[in-house]
Amino acid sequence: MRNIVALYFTEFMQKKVTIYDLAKLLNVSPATVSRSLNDHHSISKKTKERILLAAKESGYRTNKFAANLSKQKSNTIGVVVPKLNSYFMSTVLSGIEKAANDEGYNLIISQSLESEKKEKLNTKTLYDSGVDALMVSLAYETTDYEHFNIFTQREIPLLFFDRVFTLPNCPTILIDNKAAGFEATEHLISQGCKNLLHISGNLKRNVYAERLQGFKDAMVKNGLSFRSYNLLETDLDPQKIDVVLKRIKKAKNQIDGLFIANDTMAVECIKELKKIGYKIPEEIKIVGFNNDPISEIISPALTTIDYPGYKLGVLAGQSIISHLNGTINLQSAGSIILKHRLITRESTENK
Amino acid sequence: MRNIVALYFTEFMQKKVTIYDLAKLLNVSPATVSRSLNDHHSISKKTKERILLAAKESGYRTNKFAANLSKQKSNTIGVVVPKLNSYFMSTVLSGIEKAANDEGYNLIISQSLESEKKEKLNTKTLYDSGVDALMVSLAYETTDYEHFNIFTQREIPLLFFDRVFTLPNCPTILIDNKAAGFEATEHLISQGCKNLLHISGNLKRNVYAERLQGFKDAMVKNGLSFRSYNLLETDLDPQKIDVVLKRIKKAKNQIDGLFIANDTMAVECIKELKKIGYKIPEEIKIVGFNNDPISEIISPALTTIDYPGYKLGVLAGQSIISHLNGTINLQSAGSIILKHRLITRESTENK
DNA sequence: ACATTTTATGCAACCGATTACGTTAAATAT
DNA sequence: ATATTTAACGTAATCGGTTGCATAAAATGT
Repeated sequence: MRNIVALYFTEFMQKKVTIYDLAKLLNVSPATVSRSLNDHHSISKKTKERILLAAKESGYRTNKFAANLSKQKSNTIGVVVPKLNSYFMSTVLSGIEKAANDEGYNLIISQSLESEKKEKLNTKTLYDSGVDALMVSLAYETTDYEHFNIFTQREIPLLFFDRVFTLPNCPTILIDNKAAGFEATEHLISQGCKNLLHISGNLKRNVYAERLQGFKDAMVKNGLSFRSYNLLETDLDPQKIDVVLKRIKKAKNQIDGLFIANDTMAVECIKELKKIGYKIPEEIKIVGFNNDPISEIISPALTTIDYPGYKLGVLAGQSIISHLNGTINLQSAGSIILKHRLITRESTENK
Repeated sequence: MRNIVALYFTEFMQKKVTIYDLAKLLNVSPATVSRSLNDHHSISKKTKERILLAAKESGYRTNKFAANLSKQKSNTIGVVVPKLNSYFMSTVLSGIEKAANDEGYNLIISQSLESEKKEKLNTKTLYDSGVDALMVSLAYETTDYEHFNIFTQREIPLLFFDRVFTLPNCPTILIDNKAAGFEATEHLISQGCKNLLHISGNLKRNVYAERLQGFKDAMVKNGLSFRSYNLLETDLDPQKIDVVLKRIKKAKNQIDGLFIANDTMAVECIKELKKIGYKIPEEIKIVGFNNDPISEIISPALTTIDYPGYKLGVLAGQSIISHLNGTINLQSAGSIILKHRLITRESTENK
């Protein structure tokens, strides 16, 4: 057998082997070959083995294009994220990739770069590419969600993570941002802060809106009233740190507690505040968000909220795949909330 | 016109529209529809417009599976990286994605997690998925390169970046690691260091081997002889920092200059050395590699080599795409070397 | 020994686009 | 007025699997 097959398909043969080639070689029909390769029950063990052997020896590889066309399924999951290159996001993606890879799924990743327009384009492209499911973390700008309609209409599973939006039948995976914001803020208060400022991201996004809500709730609960000067909405771009500094410098009552919506920005703040002579934590205490590696490196080390990105990624990947496999029904899941954790470090220590 | 089409394909229509549907509707052949959609010259402007309009109004979208099968091309580029979640790699990927997206290509990204086995699997999967080109940064473990043969045999463009391997007709994109290692080391020497230690990564990988070579060359050129105790080969896992510390503590001649193959490890070193009382830069000067954000945050700030990851990604993406488009011929390119830059900071200052 | 079910396989119609080749009618050439 | 291009479109094969239905052979039942 080996000889015949080897003779027929030499190692240096350029042309691809198809099921028709195998069928001809083994005197069976293409259907039988296809069924054997897919381990269909109605093929005898004997011929199955013959075919599998020949397939292996000939270096046969199924043509995904053809299989996809016929099955209308691509074994591919699309992902749209705002930016690939942030610690948090790359960690999440790493988790998603792990889950997808373990289950034999491919991942098509694209970034919106915080632009609604690009998000729409990417979403369409992924639809056209025939992804079996789509996972999205929304761009800053996005206010309109029609580009997701094709997916819901055609019943292609759609899942939001971190920066989510509630659409009917679209599960979401994230942490309880409100609770996290609450804890962060109460921690500041418990350390003696009276004049708080929250540096928020774009409030159109749930994550920032909810962190703010937690911030407000904690203030109110502790007898501090929330005023507009307790909030600064930004796009969290470290380049634009000046706006933040100006706000801090010009505050009527010297600000003594900062809750910043992500670590990158918080670290930048620490750096700049130190430069202009602020003592941290003595004069200002700071809490960040995400637990990026830099938060531990900066001096003083940054108190922050641990957001389990890798876990989120793995879970998100597994969820959507088990939904595709019919194992679980995501629609009914609604949303999955991961555990977060306040990590206290030097930046909020009482000395 | 609008009415007819709208009537025919209502917005809520579930079934997908094909060129056959359009053909029937407009009383033309499917071929004409296909040609119109692809702006073929041999179709009159009038019918082209009719068809394009109907296509738009019916919400027609070309079925990529079918198009791919017929054209034997997927408009997709595969990427295999060791790990998604490192600052450097996610920055590179961001650049690749940018380039790919701008040219209408999709990106399938997978991670080998430093395992040769996984790298092989991923490579095969990407081949099966019919990627038009493959971009690879090698895993630590990889010593065998047969899994890339299918690509070279079938003339699917293959490009290595950063962790490269020289295969015939496979271009590479990276920096001059030897020169960078040389500069880093000479900088240490110029700052007065006499007893150097290089913490290297896996020497099977070009990047580490070449950095080491630069290290050696700089020593020799400056009258220091290179001995085995000047080198510690590691897997650059910050968890295993103890091995490094032990080596430093037990050195016969107190080490006064460290060249570490990446910033993550270098930062970990600074942290730990500070803990056990070493003064940096007074007693030990340290140079890292990559210019990760943490390198600027750590105190003392880390002298390092700037590796332009984003640029590398964009360039790599553009190169392979213009090769696919036939604009340039990559085979002849051989390799592209990006400029690096030594950034001196506190960790090597002379006080 | 004959009827019925089971097992194993083949036939042929899809999936939806692309494209070489053929055809017709109109435009241009001689 | 006839020959020759050219423009515009149609026919049908092709890309390589998948799968419902048909069929023949083998196994089981009565």
